[in-house]
Amino acid sequence: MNFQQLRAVREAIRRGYNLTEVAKVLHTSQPAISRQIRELEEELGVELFVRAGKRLTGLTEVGTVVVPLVENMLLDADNLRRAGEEYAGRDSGRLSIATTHSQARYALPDAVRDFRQRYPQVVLNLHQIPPHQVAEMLLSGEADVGIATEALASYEGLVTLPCYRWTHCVVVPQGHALLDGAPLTLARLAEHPIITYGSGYTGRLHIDDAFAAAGIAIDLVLTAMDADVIKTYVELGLGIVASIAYDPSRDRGLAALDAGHLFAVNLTRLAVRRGAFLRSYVFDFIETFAPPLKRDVVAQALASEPGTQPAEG
Amino acid sequence: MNFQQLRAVREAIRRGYNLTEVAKVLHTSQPAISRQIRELEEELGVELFVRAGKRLTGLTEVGTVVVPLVENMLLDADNLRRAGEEYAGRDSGRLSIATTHSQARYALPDAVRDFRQRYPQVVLNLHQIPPHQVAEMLLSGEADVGIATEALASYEGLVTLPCYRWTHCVVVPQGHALLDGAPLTLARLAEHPIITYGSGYTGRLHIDDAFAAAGIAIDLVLTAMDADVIKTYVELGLGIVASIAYDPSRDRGLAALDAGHLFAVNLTRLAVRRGAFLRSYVFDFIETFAPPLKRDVVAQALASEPGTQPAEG
DNA sequence: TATCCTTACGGAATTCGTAAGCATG
DNA sequence: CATGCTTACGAATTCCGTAAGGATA
Repeated sequence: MNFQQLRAVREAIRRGYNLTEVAKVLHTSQPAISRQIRELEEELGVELFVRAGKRLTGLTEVGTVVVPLVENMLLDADNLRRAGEEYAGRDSGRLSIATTHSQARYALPDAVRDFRQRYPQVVLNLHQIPPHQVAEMLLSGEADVGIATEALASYEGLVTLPCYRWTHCVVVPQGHALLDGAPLTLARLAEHPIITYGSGYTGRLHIDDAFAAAGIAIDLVLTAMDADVIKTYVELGLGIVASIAYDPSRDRGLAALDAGHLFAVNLTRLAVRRGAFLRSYVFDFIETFAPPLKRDVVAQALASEPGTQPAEG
Repeated sequence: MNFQQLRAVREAIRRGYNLTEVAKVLHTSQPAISRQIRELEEELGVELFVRAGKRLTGLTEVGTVVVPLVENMLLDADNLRRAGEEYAGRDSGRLSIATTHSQARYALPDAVRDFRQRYPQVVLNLHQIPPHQVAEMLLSGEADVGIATEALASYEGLVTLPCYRWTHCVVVPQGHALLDGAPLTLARLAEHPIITYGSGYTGRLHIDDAFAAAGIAIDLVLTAMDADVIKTYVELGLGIVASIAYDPSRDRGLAALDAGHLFAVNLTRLAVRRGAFLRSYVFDFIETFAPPLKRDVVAQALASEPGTQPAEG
């Protein structure tokens, strides 16, 4: 048993059982991958993959049992290497952040700029993905830090920490009827066509909940994954976006109305894989992004057992 | 990085940093071990071991950080192999039990006999060790199952399950003054020299507690680690042993008096390493030994997170 | 001086990549 | 017939064990 074999198995699953593709990713020849998988199977005495003729098509029962172990070992190997780099005092390294458009576009730029300045040698990798994929990237080790508002809690394998709270606001074109100074209500919003986030994105759930609780039906004309798109189409009606997405100087043609009293407060969370070894620059980045998350706070959460951390902060 | 290197590191720590010894244990030459350790250190860019001249003397700070990762990987590798054996339907394998004298001598024989009959191909390894070492052997992977009355709870890395409850009894030579039929009390016991288990063994704590709570001082003339020794010396006074240790047909010269009402009930526990892959014959053995511990009960406990299991059962 | 680790070197074993073969959709 | 896995084989690499060297208690 060796790590190369384990990597081949892991990558075979990730790449949909296409060994040719696996070979490319692992920078080796395809027969080598075939051999590695076959030899591991021989050593274990069991087939891990289902074969249709000569083609791999899926995992066997044993395969599904065994895969978590394989991934554990490879993640630990990564941790080991990272611990080495850390103590060797190497200033180079990787910081891979998985996050949503909202965060990447509005919340992260300052922290990223500071980080780049302080750690120029660290390769910074910003993965902009849908919220529900953030957890997966963390669990697979492809990302070191995940930041999202949705779909981060309730993973045993993740440690989740509260970053900051925010509310939605309503953006309308200049001269819109809602700018008459009268108080903003759900009923008044519902009089207009609404443009906001797709479901699962950026607090969309809280928006639906508020209207549903009030028993008000809305005319949803367009949903999008990010505030920039939403703002582009605001002339079609009114837009509901995260407050941080409105910038008076940039969005000159638009006006914003605070809607913090209409929709539930959102909590953006940061997550890391439980038990991961984090380079000290990762701790620094986290603190830059969310100052209350000091190194010892994160370290303690990281070492904690599942269930011990608070759901909210 | 490869597993041979990791094994060398683990064994170096276990063998007190004597690489010559490590080489013997791992069936290779001593220079090979030297190289493996050095190459791993080079790859990580950090020294894991403290060197006094050419001799290894301990772990560096990095070393202590890194060792848990190394052990994780090696334990997972064991799990992987075992999962393979299991699904390959091999009837051979290993069952390594770490337990105390009391259990090995009185509680386990029946279960062991049945097991041997049912799984003749499985090499059964019975480690008789002091209670406080049972947990260590489980955590290191040297033992698969631990059985003891003391010092098994409160390990995060172990899953502990209640097996059975038992009480102490008093053994005296035939014709002893205590055999007058009058009720047995702590005060009456204290009139005689007492022989019982050493501290930390077989419910000794409950014996001390009972006398201490009653404010009675006792004359402890001899302590031993096992009931056989205690019984041998009973003529020097009276012995307090586990009830299961008294066998009327074998211990003809002795009489036993139930002392269940004098000392707290003891709970013997069985433990396995959390997350370990257990062969099905291991589940069978556990159920044979403690019938309430059926396969699904154990499997569920095994997969549980720390803190979720009851302290007592 | 005995023990223990390192270095050096030749040989064994493993592992790799290329090329050819074969099955599947 | 294009894609994808396996087999075969020579080459390169890695890894090991023996033998010799040096440091420490």
